[in-house]
Amino acid sequence: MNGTRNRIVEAGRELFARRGYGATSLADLRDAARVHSGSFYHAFPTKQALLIAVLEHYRDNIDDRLIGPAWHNVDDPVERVFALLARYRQFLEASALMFGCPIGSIALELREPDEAVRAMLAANFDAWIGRVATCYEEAAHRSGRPIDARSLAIFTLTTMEGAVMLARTFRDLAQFDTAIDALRAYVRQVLG
Amino acid sequence: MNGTRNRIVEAGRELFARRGYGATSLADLRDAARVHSGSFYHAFPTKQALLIAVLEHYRDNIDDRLIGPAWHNVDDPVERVFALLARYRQFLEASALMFGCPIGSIALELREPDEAVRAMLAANFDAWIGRVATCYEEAAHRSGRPIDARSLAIFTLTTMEGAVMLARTFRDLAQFDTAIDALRAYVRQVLG
DNA sequence: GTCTATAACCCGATAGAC
DNA sequence: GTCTATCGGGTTATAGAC
Repeated sequence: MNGTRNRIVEAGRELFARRGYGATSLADLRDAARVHSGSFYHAFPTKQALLIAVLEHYRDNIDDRLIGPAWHNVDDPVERVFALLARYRQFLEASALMFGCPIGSIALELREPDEAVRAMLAANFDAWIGRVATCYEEAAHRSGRPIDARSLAIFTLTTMEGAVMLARTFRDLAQFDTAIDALRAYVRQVLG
Repeated sequence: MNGTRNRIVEAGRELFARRGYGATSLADLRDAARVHSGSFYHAFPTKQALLIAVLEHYRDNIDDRLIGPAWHNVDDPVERVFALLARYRQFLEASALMFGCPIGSIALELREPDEAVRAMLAANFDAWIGRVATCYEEAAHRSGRPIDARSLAIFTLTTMEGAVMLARTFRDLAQFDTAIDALRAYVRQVLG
């Protein structure tokens, strides 16, 4: 049944984000999804196949789960970028500074990932960069100056991921805010 | 003997950076350090104690192993910052875009690290930020404008760590260069 | 498609002789 | 301080009944 597969993906999404891929055992996944071993291996040939399905889920639902909520009631394109970053701040805060971006955490956890896994991680980053680049393009139109929206979006993602890393490691949201403030100053300069 | 302990720390430094902490087994460490189980547990009570020793080693040797080589023949303080970042670019290149910053990778791998481990990760970041902040302070003196050197150093570290993450995930150094170029433009603005 | 049982292996850590 | 042997339990994955 599809409900079974969905419950397993949901369990993977939750547990891989909270504990990491390697630290999550099949027993953990079976318990969280309330399925038995046979059902798991009926739905997925390996644990890694589940990881890929989880990453596909993130990519396919980036608008519904991440972008849409962040941009609710925010119309200015530059403010949308920082509303998205504020969302990660909320994730950090809500988890007592333990979890920020699940994609970034898995990306650094897996040192030599299978190509299929790496490609799905990159696909998630690509989708994120694309949404943010669109914001900058819209803002560039208003300011009249030509800008490299995609490069600015890449820089925005690197800042967010680095800021999450430092905030988690220092257990201090101030590190996150310092980085985001600097990014805001830079964006203001580029778009001004 | 101290040689044994040093060989184990060296093996930990190498393997934790290349495979990650969780993915490195005691058998891997024993083989790499050419010691047997009894010797390992004579030197370290647990695997985690070795991780802490490895992180202490990184912190205690940051000048000899990282900062000093990067700044060889570089005198301008701002160029020193970017010479340090270029060093990470070399690490990425030399490892076929697999490994960038071992501290950052371990920081994100461990979701709920023991406080002693987290503190040593933070101590490494602190040392890094301190060296870079000193560069910016020296540059600020020349430009005559008051700047927040420490905040700029934090932003520099977030950029480097994020840039390493993206370059690894996309298997593309261009992602790294894009982020560093943007940082350079921002630093020029702040110090100009 | 779901269940139970288990194979085959690897893990961190320990015991105790030397 | 170093050696061998091993404990107890975890791991991913499979077999085969229902």
